[in-house]
Amino acid sequence: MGRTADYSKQSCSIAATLEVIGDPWTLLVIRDAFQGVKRFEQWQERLGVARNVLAARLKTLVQHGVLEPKLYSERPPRNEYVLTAKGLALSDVLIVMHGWGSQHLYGEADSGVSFTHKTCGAELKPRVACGCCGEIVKRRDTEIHFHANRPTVAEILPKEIAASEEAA
Amino acid sequence: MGRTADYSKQSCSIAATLEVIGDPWTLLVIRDAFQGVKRFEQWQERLGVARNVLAARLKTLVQHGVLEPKLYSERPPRNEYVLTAKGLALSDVLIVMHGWGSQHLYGEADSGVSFTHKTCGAELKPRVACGCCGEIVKRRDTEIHFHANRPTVAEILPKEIAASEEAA
DNA sequence: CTGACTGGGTTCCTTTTGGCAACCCTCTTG
DNA sequence: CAAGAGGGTTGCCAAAAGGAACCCAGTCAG
Repeated sequence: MGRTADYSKQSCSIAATLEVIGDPWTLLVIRDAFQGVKRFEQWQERLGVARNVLAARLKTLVQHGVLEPKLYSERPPRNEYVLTAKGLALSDVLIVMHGWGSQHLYGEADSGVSFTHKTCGAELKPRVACGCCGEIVKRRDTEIHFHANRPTVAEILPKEIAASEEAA
Repeated sequence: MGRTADYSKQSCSIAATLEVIGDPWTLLVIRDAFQGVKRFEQWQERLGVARNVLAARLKTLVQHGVLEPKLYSERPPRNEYVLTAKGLALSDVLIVMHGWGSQHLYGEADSGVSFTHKTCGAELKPRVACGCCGEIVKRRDTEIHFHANRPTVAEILPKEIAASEEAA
């Protein structure tokens, strides 16, 4: 099937990010991780995703360093999966996607999940701000640049994924 | 195949957003749209995506109101696709994903695309701010809430997609 | 006015995935 | 010692992605 097709030959952080979290279920796995889900059965039950697919997603998320397996019981060996710093940093992506969906898809109808900004008490309507000057970024204020000969997605992402699978 | 499986039965803005843009190619189509790509051939060439898949993606993006077809030539009828307001609002999602990819996947290696914040001149390191109070949002400052009995993704998204396809 | 070309798709066939269900393996508990 | 529970793996099938060929309207070169 698809997604084999290579946007991994591009050199683009967006494509790279999609390679990691662009899969249909992956972001929902991460969303649930933010909600405290740590174990296989919990994800399986909440998402209704096929077990083999869930196992595959967890494995690649671990390989990409988004989740980290933690043995919570030896004998029988059982591990749970916790978000790494890299994974925690995805909260921004989730928040922004949630904001877009709330505003443009749900509109007035409320969805079942919402974020509140505790310090001001309002429902969070996320905006993107510049980490440097703190100003809210408007689309017009950004400029997009292209650079030649940068590493492709395939070059920066762990391709030991294939290797490790063969080894196993 | 998958993705048929229903996270559309959930009631969540994130799931809803994924239903619209969560497809492997879709966000790249949108990314290129932000770079001024408007026509079938341009996307096809830049992405290397199969033509039938591209046609399908464009169609669903139009149905979801992210892109709008505009006839730029009658005889022969040719249309190009431009971002709607709803589509333009996805820039935040792209920026944040780009930011995550730059920082956590590319790290020091530069990717081939970058955003600059024109008003301060720095490379944009996007942060999420609260649209209400303007403060930069830290993960700890947010609270996630669950509400019962909200409309599911399937209920809010145009299901005329199926209908319109049968009609055609 | 004919033959080649262009843009925007569609069709058909093959390959990969995802979904589903069943099974397995290692403990633990009754 | 049989019956779970947790965390997967295996196999089969259907749906989607890839790929390439084809199509159709118009238009341009000769």
